[in-house]
Amino acid sequence: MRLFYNPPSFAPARLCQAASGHYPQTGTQTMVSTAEAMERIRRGAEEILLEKELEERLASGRPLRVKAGFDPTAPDLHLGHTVLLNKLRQFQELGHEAIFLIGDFTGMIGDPTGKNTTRPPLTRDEVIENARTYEQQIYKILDPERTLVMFNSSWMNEMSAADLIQLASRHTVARMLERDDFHKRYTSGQPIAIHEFLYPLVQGYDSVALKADVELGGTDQKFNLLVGRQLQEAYGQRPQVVLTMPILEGLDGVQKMSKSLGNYVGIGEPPEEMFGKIMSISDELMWRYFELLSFRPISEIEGFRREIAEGANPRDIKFLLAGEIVARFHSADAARKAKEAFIARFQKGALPDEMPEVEVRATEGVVTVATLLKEAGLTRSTSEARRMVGQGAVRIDGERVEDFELELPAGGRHVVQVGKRRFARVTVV
RNA sequence: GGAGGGGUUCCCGAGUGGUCAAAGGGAACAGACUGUAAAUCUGUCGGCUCAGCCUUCGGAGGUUCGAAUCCUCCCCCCUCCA
Repeated sequence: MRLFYNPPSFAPARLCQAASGHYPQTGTQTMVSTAEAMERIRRGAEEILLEKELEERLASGRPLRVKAGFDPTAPDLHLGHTVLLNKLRQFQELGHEAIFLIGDFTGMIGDPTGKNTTRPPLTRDEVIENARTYEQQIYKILDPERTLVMFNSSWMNEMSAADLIQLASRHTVARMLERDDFHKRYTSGQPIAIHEFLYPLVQGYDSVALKADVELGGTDQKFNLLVGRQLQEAYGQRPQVVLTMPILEGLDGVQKMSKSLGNYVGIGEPPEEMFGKIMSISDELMWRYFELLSFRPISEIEGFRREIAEGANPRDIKFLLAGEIVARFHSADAARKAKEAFIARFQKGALPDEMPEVEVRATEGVVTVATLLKEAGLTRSTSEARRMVGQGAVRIDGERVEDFELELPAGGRHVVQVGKRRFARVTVV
């Protein structure tokens, strides 16, 4: 792996010692025909602009520089991010070079997200810290030997105000407003700060600085990616090929997967959590996940569809998906155990192996159930605790509790359960 | 700079003096059912020492027996004009 990280005012960072060797060597790096390469690259892709240009570059036999940009503020990757990483990996398997670009400079601008939130700028230490976290995570998918991790601050910090204005002169307000979210916000009366217009320009300029052959992004990035093409041309380069990938829906199956919406599966999550979350997706959404997250051949996935049509239980197919994902980020063994735990807990109603140990203080020798639940952190408030008891959600040592004023004496130790997922071993002191 | 519109509970959004802890939808949570933490149905959804009390409707004052609703000032957002 080669790592470029030398923005002028940063201390020399040594990020290289991060994971190496975790890369699963499933990729066959044999020479494949341009036609076959195109076929593989097309899989799952939303759009390739322009396919013909990509074909030409692939045919040249030269390793291509494939860029994908990532936000420095969100180092906790989730499955949504891996859609792009999977595609990068695919390019690597075909012999090309992945550029994992961390938009630390761009992070100071804050991507126009459709919400008028202004992000607080990150400190340099935070950026470095986040970059390290990225590195620990991405090599579960990417090949470290063919990955360049770069920071756009390294060239953007060099840029003068005059240079920036020069850059800004390459684009017009009208064209900026073509971007869907700008357009929507503008027409619906939402604010757009001027600095937000700079984001696509800077991102586009990154492609110029990197001489990117291909840039990958979500469909929501299409506009920015195309600005890159335009700017490369304006700076006398051959415009990059743009490849967009669909945005992965979150666990709700409706909104995109994101941490802030809480509908995500983090790739650093424990096996059981990951397994359970994937099992919670709807049967319908499962196919989408297979398409974008599984490394299984399309033909195999089609086979699953047939099996279900012939009466197989969708749950069992979902087990395969959950198992594959858990195995990728943990291990095959962890996946097997997670599945067993899932069956024990949700099909057979067993208690989890591990649950938090909590002490709750009794006043005058006793504590009421409502207070206990709140103090043990199982409910947010005593009001909620009362409601939960009212709804029959609370069990103590397996017995359903009917009365929230039930008093428990000090000295007892109980397994307390709220719903099917919240547990604690509570000692009354 | 001028004119106008607007800021409501996690989100969207109704509410224009008491019947408002505030409609409706979404999200979330719980129960039932099940083939799964799918789907479906039902319920809950500010807090508390909980048949009562306290805090909330951009902020600060004020009017009133009583304000999310009226008045004053301030902050923020948007539209049109310049």
